[in-house]
Amino acid sequence: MKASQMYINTLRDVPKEAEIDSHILLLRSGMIKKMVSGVYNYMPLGLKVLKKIEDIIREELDKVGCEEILCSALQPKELWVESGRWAKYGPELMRLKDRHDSEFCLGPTHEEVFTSIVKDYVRSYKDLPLTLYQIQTKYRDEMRPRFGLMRGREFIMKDAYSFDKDEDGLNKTYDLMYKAYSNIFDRLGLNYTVVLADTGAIGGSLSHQFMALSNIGESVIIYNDNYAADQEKAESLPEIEHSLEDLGEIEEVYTPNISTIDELSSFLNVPKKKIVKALVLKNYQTKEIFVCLLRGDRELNRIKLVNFLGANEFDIDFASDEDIEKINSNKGYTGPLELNHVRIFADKEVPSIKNSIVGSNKSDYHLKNVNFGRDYTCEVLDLRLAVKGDKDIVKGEPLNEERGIEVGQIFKLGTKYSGSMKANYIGIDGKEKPIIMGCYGIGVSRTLQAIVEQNHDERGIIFPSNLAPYLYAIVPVKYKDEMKDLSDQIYSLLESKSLSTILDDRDKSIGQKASDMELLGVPYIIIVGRDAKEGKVEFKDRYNNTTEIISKEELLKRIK
RNA sequence: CGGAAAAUAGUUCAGUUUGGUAGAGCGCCUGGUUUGGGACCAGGAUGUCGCAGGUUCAAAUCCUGCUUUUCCGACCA
Repeated sequence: MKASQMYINTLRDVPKEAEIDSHILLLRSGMIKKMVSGVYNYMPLGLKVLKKIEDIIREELDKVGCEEILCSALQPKELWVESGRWAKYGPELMRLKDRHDSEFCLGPTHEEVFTSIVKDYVRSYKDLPLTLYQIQTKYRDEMRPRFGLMRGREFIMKDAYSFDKDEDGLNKTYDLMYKAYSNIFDRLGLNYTVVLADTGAIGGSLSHQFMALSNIGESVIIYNDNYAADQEKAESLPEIEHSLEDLGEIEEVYTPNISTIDELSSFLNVPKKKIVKALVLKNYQTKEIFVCLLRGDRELNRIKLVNFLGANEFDIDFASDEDIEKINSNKGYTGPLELNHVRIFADKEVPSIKNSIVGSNKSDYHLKNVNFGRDYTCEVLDLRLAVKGDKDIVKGEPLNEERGIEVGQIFKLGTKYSGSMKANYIGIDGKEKPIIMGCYGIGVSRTLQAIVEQNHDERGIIFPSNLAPYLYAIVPVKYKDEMKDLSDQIYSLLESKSLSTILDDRDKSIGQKASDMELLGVPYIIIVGRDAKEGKVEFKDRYNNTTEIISKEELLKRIK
């Protein structure tokens, strides 16, 4: 295509809304344009790339027997009430009313819709298995939209839902989808890793996330050769203290205005590992209050607590100062002894801490030599956030930490939706059974940004050749005389081979034209300049950052 | 939703402290000179200074309220 006819809206300045490279480049290249916070319009070049990503996804899913449909983003409240998620999903669900005051939501995901479609269709085990998917715009009223397409309030997602007659079938489908996802992300050229994941609001028994590795990623991956999980999910071996220390008598120590672990550790000159941290949390739905005990140097993994309680994630939060007083404690001085009306949980590491320091529940005092079992006891479970340096639960080897962008996630749902929505089938034994489901998402627009994040340099985007909006750009230094002739020749040759090409015929300086093509992510740039008389051009390869002067014939050989 | 910052031309920003004619670079238009990395010269167009109130002879500037945006935390594809 000729550049003079194209929408090429490149920006020289960095738009002030953007912070990270991929966001800046997507805006500067004119691929996307923001409408309001977290909502973007896709401009021609951006849409081209997006479509290429979508096509790869379609090809790989179709290959494993999925079929594409397209559902409405607008969903009636009734479906969500049926699955129980109208109440459970929280403020992130974009809710709206029509003129009759009927309630709707804009779908953040489509388990309900797909389940209701399939429930109408499937009568017998002979109709199963079945996997349907769609590529569609989703909505989520994010608290904080961020980083452009990375976390928008509107985003494009591929969501697939599988329907099987039994666990065995689900396992097979899940494995197929796992493989299809690997093929997709391989073909997209992403540097990614697959991790075990929490099932979150969607629910289910097993889940993997596909993470594009990047230091701007919002997820933390805990991994080594034996184990890889999202930090929310990650388990590690508890560090058990094997000390021969004798148990001391409980002693009160005066610790005025010392309410954090850091202060306490230096004030008493004891390692943080000797201190038991007590966090007071509340389920704001049920008004229940919990105290979580952790070793002083550890962080609480709230997801683990939420999952154990079977609560809604957004209902669990730190308790207020008044709540803390209600359980007979004092902010900054909470400890496991003499608490009222509260469930206490200890992380697995806590019982082995000998002669620990704990809060006394009254201001300005802590207790020394407090021992689990002798002085108090409570439910023990895995509550701590796994971090780098912990030992994995498979072979006990040290774990690493890395950041990742979550581009895909697959879930074994089981009967979570088919159960509540009564999506049943008649089995071979004539009995009615719930369909066994799986669901599989890919954040398509986010993936676009992840690709940009992983494929750029200081000059611009360097798209993989199968994703580039255009593979070649012909940039005449001046679009006239022999430069024009040679450019036109090369252009029609490339076009005749169906190689996507931009001919930059704009009346702009060479610097501007070349910079634009580099910014847009065109991998091969052919500059037609002073050597045009001899039929030679400059061939620039953005992948290995080389430029060569070659003849037209040599060029044709290269492009095959 | 907590904490912080910001909102002025298409865009990036100055001007606000100390109230008094609306500014610059880039971009855009016209003409010319240029043409190997966002070139130069001359001329030109472009504003609800986020919105609404208030103070004042006078408000981009001071006061109040609101809205929007960005960043940091808590949430997720």
